[in-house]
Amino acid sequence: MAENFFECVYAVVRRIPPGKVATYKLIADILDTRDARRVGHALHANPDGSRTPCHRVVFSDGRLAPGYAFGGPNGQRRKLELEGVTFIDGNVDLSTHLWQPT
DNA sequence: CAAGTGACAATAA
DNA sequence: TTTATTGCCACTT
Repeated sequence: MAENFFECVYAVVRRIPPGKVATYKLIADILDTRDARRVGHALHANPDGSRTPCHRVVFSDGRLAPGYAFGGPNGQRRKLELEGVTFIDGNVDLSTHLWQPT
């Protein structure tokens, strides 16, 4: 385990393959915690997206972050679509693209 | 040190 | 089904 919780979050997020998405709750569960908020804070504290694809992390409902994330509410959706993720009514199709820890 | 805030989630109304 | 409230835990002021 990483010394910092944030590092651990980044590591998990980087583990998500293209075309897949993870939820804050899922990552929290992997890190043996129940606080999804911590995960969210970690991604927000993330230095830059080049290192950690935060755009692959969504709400448990398949909803994206409040909007001001990633330089545009549409930005994330476009990125995910480019990776092969499908959207339903503006939400990520978790039933199809939810990443499962191996 | 205490209170407030927040890229969340679950439950109640 | 949507909206409101509560809980969890860390970070900031």
